[in-house]
Amino acid sequence: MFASCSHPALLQVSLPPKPPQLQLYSHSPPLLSFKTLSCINSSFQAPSQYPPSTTNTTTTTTSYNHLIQSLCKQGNLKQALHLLPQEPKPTQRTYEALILACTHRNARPYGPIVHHHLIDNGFDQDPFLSTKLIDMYSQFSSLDDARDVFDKTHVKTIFVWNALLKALALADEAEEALFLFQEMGRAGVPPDSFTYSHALKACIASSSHPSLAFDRVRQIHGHIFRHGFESTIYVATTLVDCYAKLGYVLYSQRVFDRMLERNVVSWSAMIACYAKNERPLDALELFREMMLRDHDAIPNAVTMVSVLQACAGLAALGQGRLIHAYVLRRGLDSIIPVVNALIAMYAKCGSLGTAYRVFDGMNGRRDVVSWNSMISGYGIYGFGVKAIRVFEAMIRSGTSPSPITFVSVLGACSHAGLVKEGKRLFESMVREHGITPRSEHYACMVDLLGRAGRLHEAARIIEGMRIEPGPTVWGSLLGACRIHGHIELAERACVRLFELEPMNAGNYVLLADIYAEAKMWEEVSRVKKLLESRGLQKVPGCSWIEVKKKMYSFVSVDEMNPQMEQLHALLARLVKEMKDKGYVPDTKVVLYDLDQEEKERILLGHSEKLAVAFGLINSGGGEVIRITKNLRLCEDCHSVTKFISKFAKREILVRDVNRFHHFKDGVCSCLDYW
DNA sequence: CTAGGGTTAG
Repeated sequence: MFASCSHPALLQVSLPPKPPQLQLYSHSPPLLSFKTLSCINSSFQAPSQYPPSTTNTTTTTTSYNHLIQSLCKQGNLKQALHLLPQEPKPTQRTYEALILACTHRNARPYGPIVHHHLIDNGFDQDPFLSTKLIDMYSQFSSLDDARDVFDKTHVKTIFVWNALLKALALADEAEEALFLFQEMGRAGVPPDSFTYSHALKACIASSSHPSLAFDRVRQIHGHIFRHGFESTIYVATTLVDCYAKLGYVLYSQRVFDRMLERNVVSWSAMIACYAKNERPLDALELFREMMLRDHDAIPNAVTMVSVLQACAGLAALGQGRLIHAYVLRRGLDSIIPVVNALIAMYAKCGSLGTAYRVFDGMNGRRDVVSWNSMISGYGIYGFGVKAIRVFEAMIRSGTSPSPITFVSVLGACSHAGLVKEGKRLFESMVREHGITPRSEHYACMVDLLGRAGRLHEAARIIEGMRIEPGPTVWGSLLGACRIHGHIELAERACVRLFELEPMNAGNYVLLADIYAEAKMWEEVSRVKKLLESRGLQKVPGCSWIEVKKKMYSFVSVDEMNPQMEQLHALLARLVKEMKDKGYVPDTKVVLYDLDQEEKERILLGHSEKLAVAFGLINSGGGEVIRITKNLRLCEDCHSVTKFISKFAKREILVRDVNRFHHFKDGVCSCLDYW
């Protein structure tokens, strides 16, 4: 029925210049009556605030207005505007429909027309319409117009204030928004839960300096607490989200725990908080708790996206599959972000084939993110050429690439050592796709060149940057220095890194690594002291493996693991066998100045080797052993795993922080380039 | 009559 509604004869009448359309309508018998049209329009509401005086015209006014509203709902703005009659007058509802249609369809050119029309008809002081207008201009990102509407509305209801506050917060105008918030206080308008939500969002907008953002959130939080809004579900949820986005998991937790009442959104916000802040296990546990304890909170698409993200973080393929089944059962697979999250989950859980099948199944319903997910999927497996093919298919399909597309495809080139292709893509990003390179893109290029050993070329890229190089750029350079043992450039990178992110322990460790490899032990201990003096410590290596839907994790020194002795024995046996075949332990990765034997012992305790041994013992012969590690794979573990894959005739798939290593028959898919 | 949670990269 709705489909036929775009074809009724009366709507097909083409519009001559300034025609008496109204006449046309009343003279040609309509296929669909006004009444029918109104009924189709689900949110039909009765007019009106300004009823015409005579009963005779009432029908006409109402009918015209209904028709305009219906047209708006269908997005036929042009025709709706043509219908705006001089007499009888449009009502508040009519304008509301028109403004909403402009906002919703992002119809920039029509907005001001409606606005002027409404002013001409004396609605310029209507606070309700002002609210909608502010929303509309905010959608068009014309903040000046939004502010203008605000200024000219004399009777400022709280809605009007909140609308402008929201507009400023959405536009990342933190200072302006917070100023408005204070202004509200001065004007004696008591904030409501909307006000607080928007003000909190505005604080996040100032996250160019995260500690400033945090201070602001805390200040508003205090305000909220004092005015008794902390347990208001919307406000509390926003607080949880704000602290989560700034990385303060404990603060989110505290607000969440104190909530008197929760709904799906609050649960989802907390789950997302864990998923985003590297606490995937907590995310899954909270999801379980929600399912068990709160039967009124039915997980929706948004919830599932975070849950899938958590599965991806853990590389929990078994869990991920269960969640996928649930998604299908609930019909949530019609929601594109959910499907995108599925693609990413399968790719990160070591099931690239399934990721591709899901992607393939989207056929025609893909958005940029779907493409990006698939590209980065191929990238982390080292399939650079395939990633480029997908990128090209994306362009052919008419989807315009986003900045993230290039981070993904350049990353893929980098993992695969495709220097020439990477350079070409970087060029095309700027020239053909008009994307200004950001720090991340330079970081990709530095990584691409640096990994390939072209360190000076990489350094020149940094020198040629027209924006301030972010920590990722220097980090890439440092990483390359680690691979190729370049002390001077590493020191240069660290000067900047220690200043830009003094609390990132990884940088200190990398530098110490580089010194250790050059046997510069004094420098090693100097860096270690610096690390400790800042209250930091080396992130311990950790590896985990999923066996029969349960997770087993390993760290190098672990007296709690009942199988430890067995694991060590197995490894010792394997290593002995490997030494006979020419394996030489790569002790340069040990950061201490110890004797050879001691170093070898430390090497054997690396968590990844333990996980491999555990996998060998506890999984069936035909299965692929899938292991995940929180750091980069060390050279020694890499060569040992190659040996094991051959001796034990087992495929081993290891995901480290950056990418996958697929070991088979003594060879790794990265071809020792990583 | 407005509002709170989400997808891709590093």
